[in-house]
Amino acid sequence: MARSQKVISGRVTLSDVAARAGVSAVTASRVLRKPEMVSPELRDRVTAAVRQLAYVPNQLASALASSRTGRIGVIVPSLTNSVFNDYLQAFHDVFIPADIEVLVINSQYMPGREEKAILTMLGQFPEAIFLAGIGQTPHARRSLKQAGIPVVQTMEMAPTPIDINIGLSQRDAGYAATRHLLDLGHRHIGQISAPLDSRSLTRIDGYNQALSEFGADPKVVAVDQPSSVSSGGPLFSELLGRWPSITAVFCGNDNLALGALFECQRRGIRVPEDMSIIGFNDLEISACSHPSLSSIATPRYEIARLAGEMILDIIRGNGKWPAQRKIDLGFRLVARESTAAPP
Amino acid sequence: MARSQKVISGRVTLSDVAARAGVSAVTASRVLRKPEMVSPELRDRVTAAVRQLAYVPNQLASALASSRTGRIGVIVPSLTNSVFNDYLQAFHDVFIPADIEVLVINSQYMPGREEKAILTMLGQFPEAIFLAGIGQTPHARRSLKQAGIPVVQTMEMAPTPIDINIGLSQRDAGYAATRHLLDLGHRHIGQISAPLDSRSLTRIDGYNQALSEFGADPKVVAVDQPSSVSSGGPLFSELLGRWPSITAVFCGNDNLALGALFECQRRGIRVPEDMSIIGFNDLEISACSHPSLSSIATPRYEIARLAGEMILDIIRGNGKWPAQRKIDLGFRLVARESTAAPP
DNA sequence: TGTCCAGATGAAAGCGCTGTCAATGACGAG
DNA sequence: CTCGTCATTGACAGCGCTTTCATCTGGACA
Repeated sequence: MARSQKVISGRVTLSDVAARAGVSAVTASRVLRKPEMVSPELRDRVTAAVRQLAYVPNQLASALASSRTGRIGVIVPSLTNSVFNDYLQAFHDVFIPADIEVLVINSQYMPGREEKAILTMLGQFPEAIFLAGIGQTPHARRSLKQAGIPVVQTMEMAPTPIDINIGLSQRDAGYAATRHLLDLGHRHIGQISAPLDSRSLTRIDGYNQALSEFGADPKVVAVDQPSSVSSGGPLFSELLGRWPSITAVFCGNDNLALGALFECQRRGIRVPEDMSIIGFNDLEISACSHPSLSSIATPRYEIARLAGEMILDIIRGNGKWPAQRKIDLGFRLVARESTAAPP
Repeated sequence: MARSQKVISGRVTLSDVAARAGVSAVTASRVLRKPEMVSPELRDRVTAAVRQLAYVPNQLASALASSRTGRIGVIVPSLTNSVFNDYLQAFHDVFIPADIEVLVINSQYMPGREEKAILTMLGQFPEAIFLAGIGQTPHARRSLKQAGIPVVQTMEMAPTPIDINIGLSQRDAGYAATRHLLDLGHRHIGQISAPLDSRSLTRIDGYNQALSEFGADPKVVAVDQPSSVSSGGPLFSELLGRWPSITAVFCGNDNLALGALFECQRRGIRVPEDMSIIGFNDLEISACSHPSLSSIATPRYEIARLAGEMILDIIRGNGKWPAQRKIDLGFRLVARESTAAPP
């Protein structure tokens, strides 16, 4: 079987390189990791051999031997939701230049899957792990703590973080969006959303709270499916069907808001004259739609970048942990053309 | 240092589990991999020990010993381009249920980075590797071949594939989009794009070819930056500035098309009465914008799913390679509201 | 001329797991 | 009662690399 394994792996190993260069494996290894420790002559011989044989180091073996894997793990609830694109991009921007791999696992908005994803991820021995949200199962929390690596919960603020927590108050953000509409004079304000995670629900809490301060009634339509532009139209239609009096709508995210906007255009409802629309997240497209979309800008990229940089410091600095473990990066209300005073 | 390694890894190992269960490590290992080979009694003891100690298998060691890593690698040029969301989703849909990890590396539309990404990926010993596009460097090609694992080039058709090739003819697709406009009667047709990859360029070839068949002149505006909705407007403006006579525009992708559409709305140019717009890729949003966007539907999800399933068969079937190594999945012209006869 | 030290190199011992094969015991056939 | 067979189980040897520690140079220095 030794031979068939050879076939499966079928690769040039460090010893092959060493043999070709006429040095020991240790020296070859050193050339790759700490070249300054090797004499220029041998260094050149080894580098040449590496090139000639097209040697690719086996990270598995390397990681096993050194117990440093040079990678971090990110678990996101969705790959199709464009919100997580910026988020992932930030991790790549931070870690790739530092020669640290970014492993991504998609938990598909299911807590059970997230637990499995976390365990799988831990089996890969990442040097840190980043989670979107705070709703991990107890067993997952336990495994994460036991792993002894930095764990960062992001996107929302946790009452009792596992370790590090960087995010924003989803409740305050939901409140701010609704308050914006209230301040413009609206009193009949609908809400459409696809609350697959606790973040959406918390935003609805903020919406309810703002309304109650003004003595207005909540009018919510929600579906249990991933949000998309195409679902925004139907949701908006249902909202309008149930509460024809509404003059404004707070959408759980910009995709839904865009869908609602298109639906208005299709129905001849003028935005913002007849209907104000505010979204959430401030996607790139929201700034340039016609009319442009009011939204709550969430610092997704910044959250991930800050989280990544903190961890990079820890990895680099051999364990100097940050003083500040809980960081609220806030949000920003972006009022654009899609919101105005009610008719 | 042995102790500090223990601290870093800080984990329960298989021997710990075995000791606790009063069996040998081999038996513990078998309980996890081939439970039917172990007597029910020992099986229970081991499972209990696993649970009690919250044991997480070290995939690294496992992979090293068995030379089967249970993962595949995907290299995409961008994470922020939503085209690749569906693509990645398909791989997840195929491999996660099969308990195979999906590693994703982002090459940022840079050939140099792609080479590095490929080498890094190979160092992780994936059981197969999926590439977007066919423009790999010679050195990357060589390393890929040497790796002895299935390599799938996707999204476009390769004259000389490395191994398996599943995609569509970008040239034909570009031709079809342009031809659609020509058939509607347009003769002054612009093109805007952000050609960061060979696919965009090939589409432009198709555009040129279609125009030349009708004796029309190409009118192209391109930028060397990632495409986005927000860049669609400025690009369209520049196109219109240079060639005010155009009555239709073929956009390199739907994001740009959407940006162009919004720009038209802002300028009071009616779509499709004054200006026809056709995009590329048929993103989810294109079907529900107002007006809805004509586009070329590319089978991104299907390409990835088919590729994934073929590879799964190979992995499962221990190397039964498919007869068909080169598959063109075609594309579909989707004519919607944004294209019509010229004024 | 002898001593000592720093730098360069290699040998050996694992990292945690799995593949192989041998050992053990139970059991039915002859 | 003996032998062969099958089902279980464990010992051992790596997978390819890094870490540690020993060895070996060639001067610098007295």
